[in-house]
Amino acid sequence: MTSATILIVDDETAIREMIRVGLELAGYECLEASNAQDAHGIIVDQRPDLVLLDWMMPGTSGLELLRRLRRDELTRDLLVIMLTAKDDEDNRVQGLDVGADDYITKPFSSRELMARIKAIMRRSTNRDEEESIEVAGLKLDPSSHRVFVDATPLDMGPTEFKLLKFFMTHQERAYSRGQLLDQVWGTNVYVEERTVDVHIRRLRKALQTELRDCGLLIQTVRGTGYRFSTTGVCA
Amino acid sequence: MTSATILIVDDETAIREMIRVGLELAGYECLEASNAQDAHGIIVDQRPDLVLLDWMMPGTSGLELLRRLRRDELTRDLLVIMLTAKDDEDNRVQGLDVGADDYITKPFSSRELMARIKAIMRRSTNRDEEESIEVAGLKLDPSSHRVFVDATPLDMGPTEFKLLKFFMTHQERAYSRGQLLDQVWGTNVYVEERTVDVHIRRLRKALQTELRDCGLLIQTVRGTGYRFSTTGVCA
DNA sequence: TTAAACTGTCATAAAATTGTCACTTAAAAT
DNA sequence: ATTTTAAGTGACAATTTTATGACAGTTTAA
Repeated sequence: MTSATILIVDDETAIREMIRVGLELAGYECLEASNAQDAHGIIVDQRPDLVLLDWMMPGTSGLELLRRLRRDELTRDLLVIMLTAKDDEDNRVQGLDVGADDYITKPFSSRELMARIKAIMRRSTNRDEEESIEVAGLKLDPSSHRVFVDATPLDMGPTEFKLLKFFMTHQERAYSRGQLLDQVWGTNVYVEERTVDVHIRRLRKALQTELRDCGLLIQTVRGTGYRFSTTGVCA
Repeated sequence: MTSATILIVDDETAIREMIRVGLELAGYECLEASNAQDAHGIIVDQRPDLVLLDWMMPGTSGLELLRRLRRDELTRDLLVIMLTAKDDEDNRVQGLDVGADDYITKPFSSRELMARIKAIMRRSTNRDEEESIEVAGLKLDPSSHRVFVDATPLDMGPTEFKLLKFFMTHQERAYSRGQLLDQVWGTNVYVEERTVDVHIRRLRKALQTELRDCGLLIQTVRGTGYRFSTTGVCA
């Protein structure tokens, strides 16, 4: 496996050092930048595989840099993990919307950081599989972000879409509410497990066309969670 | 669900109390320690599921204790959430690499603490993949949490599922009701032994398809208990 | 800015599961 | 053949776990 290159952007030298040591130990190649300007140059020039970007920095903020990266066609798909301080937490949602692939709150453990990096990279490796998935007469098209049953588009919210996508790519297996939260909502999002039930309901409702109102696709696994299965669907 | 045990380590009694009340209200069992020495003893002795560890304490610091825990094979995987005060934040770089599973900065809301605990615990419950077991035309698949006879899924309750799973992994041997209670229901659960009979019946019923109504799989061992056996099945 | 769309939580209704009984049936023991 | 003891069953009420509808706070789009 070709070792990935990671750019660390943080104005605090100590933090950069700490992270770098850990990453290099784990076999990653590291680049560093202490401000957004340098970072941008390095990104364009060296094309790292992933950027660890501090939220707060003197001058151009990490947030601003992220926005710029996402605007540019060349850097749009760059993986970015935002490093936020506790105080910034309120803004994290905003950060994700701008398009960070993940964020991690300082202070964090190297364990956690490593786990996130691996998770993100793994996810991106499969990014080519953005072909539409088709299961049980259901077609999910990631690029257009829509779901069809036969030719008619179904209407559902973003969360339901993500949930369905996860289910369609992980069929025939039971997942606990906790696992679904991790997989669909993302790690480090604190949401009640019961919320999953509600979205399951919304998804079931959305999938329920006049024709196919057999709600058997998303099955309840009592005491455990839910399962997406085509077995036993529509007699 | 078995409630988890959490050890609270903080030198301030008031804080421990506050946390304990909240956790117990949420159904967790709590242990307390006011210093690192005691904490270590309790950890080794009682093996809590998670430790809330104050960073700053007189004597051995929480940081030092965490280091020690991570060094020891027996406590390496223990979940630890560090409680840090605002003032400690300067030192956080030091702690980044010690390997706490999460950090939370004082003062924090009980809601936040609860959320983190839940998140951490569910993430750690990464049960490894279990192979599906197949016996006598019966297939039990742990990952999908289902049982099939040929290709048709069988319907049964959680307890019956656990019972069947136990039997399928412990064939050809007689178990007393008491042993079954221990193995399937879990130790220290007060349930009448005769209850086993009822669940055995329910399981037998569930396994009884139109085709295979030979209830010989689960055999009665008079005066002793039950046995799962493939010998003498379906004449 | 307003209206429409989403989200996460609750409270409450609905279902499914559980442990026990009381009673029947089957197997040993007398 | 009777009596005794163990196991099989159907019925229940209590308890758990899910399903749902309603809401209030937010975000998004027009």
